[in-house]
Amino acid sequence: MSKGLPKRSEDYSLWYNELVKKADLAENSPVRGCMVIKPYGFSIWEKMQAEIDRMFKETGHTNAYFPLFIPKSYLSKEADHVEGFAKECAVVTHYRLKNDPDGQGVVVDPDAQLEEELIVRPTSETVIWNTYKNWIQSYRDLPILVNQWANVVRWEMRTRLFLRTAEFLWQEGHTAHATKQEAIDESIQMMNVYAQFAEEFMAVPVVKGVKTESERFAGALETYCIEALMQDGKALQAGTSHFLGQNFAKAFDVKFTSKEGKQDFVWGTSWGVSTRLMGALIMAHSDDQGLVLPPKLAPIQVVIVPIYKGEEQLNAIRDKVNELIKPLKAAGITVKLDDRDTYKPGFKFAEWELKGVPVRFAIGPKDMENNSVEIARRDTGVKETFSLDGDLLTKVQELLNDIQDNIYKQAFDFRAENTRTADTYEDFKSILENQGGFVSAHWDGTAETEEKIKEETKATIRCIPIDAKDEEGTCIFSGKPSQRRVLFAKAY
RNA sequence: CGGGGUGUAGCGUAGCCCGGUUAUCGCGCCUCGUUUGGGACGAGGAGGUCGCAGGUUCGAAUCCUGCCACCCCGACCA
Repeated sequence: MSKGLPKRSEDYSLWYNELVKKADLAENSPVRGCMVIKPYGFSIWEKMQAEIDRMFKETGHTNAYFPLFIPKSYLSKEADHVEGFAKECAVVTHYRLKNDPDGQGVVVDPDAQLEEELIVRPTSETVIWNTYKNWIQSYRDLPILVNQWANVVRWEMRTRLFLRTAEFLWQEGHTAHATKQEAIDESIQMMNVYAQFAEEFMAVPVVKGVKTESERFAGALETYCIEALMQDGKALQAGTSHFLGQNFAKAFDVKFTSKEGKQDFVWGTSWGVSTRLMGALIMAHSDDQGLVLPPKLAPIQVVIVPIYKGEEQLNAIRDKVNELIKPLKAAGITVKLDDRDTYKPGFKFAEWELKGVPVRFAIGPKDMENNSVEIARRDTGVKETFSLDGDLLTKVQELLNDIQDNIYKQAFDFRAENTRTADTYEDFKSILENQGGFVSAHWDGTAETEEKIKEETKATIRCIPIDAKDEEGTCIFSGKPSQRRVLFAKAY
């Protein structure tokens, strides 16, 4: 473990990359654009998954699994969909290798070409709707509320650990409904689930909104999203939920007979969040010392560093610690005693700070004598000596709750300070150039204006916020009338 | 896929322009000892097809040609 992390203020992007690697979250793999998620990073992802999955189950969804491969012809059945994804698909053309006749190693066996090529799924709407066709005949078969946890592949040109990788892990929900309204309600519900997860567990405040037509999911009629603001002032799309209308039902001929005996196409939704959430989590809270994890997602909530000379002292501390942590463990708090003899306390402090553990105890001879423990919190760095005559469990629970609330508040305040309104194009450009963050501005509603603004400023419309109030105004770019403000930002 | 750059030990690097003993230094790693309340210190040790292939030369990390990989800037993007 090498010392030190680059400073956020000097090179944010380098800071992020180094943090991901040094905190043992993930590293680059031998495969271009694909990452290895390391055990510590994966255990954070698992905690996210557990909560999200629980929320899905609570809203009536069940998990299933569909194949990794999609026949090429399926992808082309929905016109917008194929256009959106074609350029980033990995394709399987052969099913066998053979020894290279001209040398060493193996080559593709030309005799083993697939009759129909298979696409490695970039998303699963097509296989799933093809399957739903067989599952749905009657209104009695609806709704179908299915989610899958899976990996997908999108052959991106430029990749960054967690934020954009060629292969990533995610969940994708795919639901089918008898009515339009029910499908719309479902997609809004799932956006709300994502927002709730982001805010309550990740401690990341998000803006709920809808995408403009040009940012909409390929094949959707409406894309609902949650947008978060990172510490460098760039926005990150953290989750999307799509109202698909009857597009995929029509493409895959999925019809049902209603109560009244009429045939109609099924209404659909799909929604997903990915390992990109890890990127959001890292960039929302962490500092120059390393990761700062919200207690609700931290794989280790309390780490204990013993300070001792010799085996005898260590054993005494160990006994003391085992007694101390019983009630904590019983209350479901994850505690780790770092009794590695090969590292000194200072090293351990730095390492656990780098890894973002919310609460740290240090117990040494002085504490043993005074029946106390030193408690340090990761978010503020504040240390205090706590007398063990007090109730340690209550203390720790309060501390964990307080840290969770505090980092949310910090992120919330940061976003508030970095959300500005612009009424002229000059102001707009100046804010983006000098300050970054979200810019709330009037837009005339055309894709042309959106595109030109993007070309000139690199900022895109992140969303039309759900809670945007009606407000008469004029587009900052074209001067045409506008009914409400939309949210612009430079984005990841 | 366009424009630029870089490949030397697990990581980061010096040497390359101007060819010449045993390829430099730091971190990390291993052993022993002393240490342990904020990233310890000393001594010893291991580790290299100098990206790959070919060429020039008495001699190539260094010069030439080709290839490969990665990084940065564009275009594309959950």
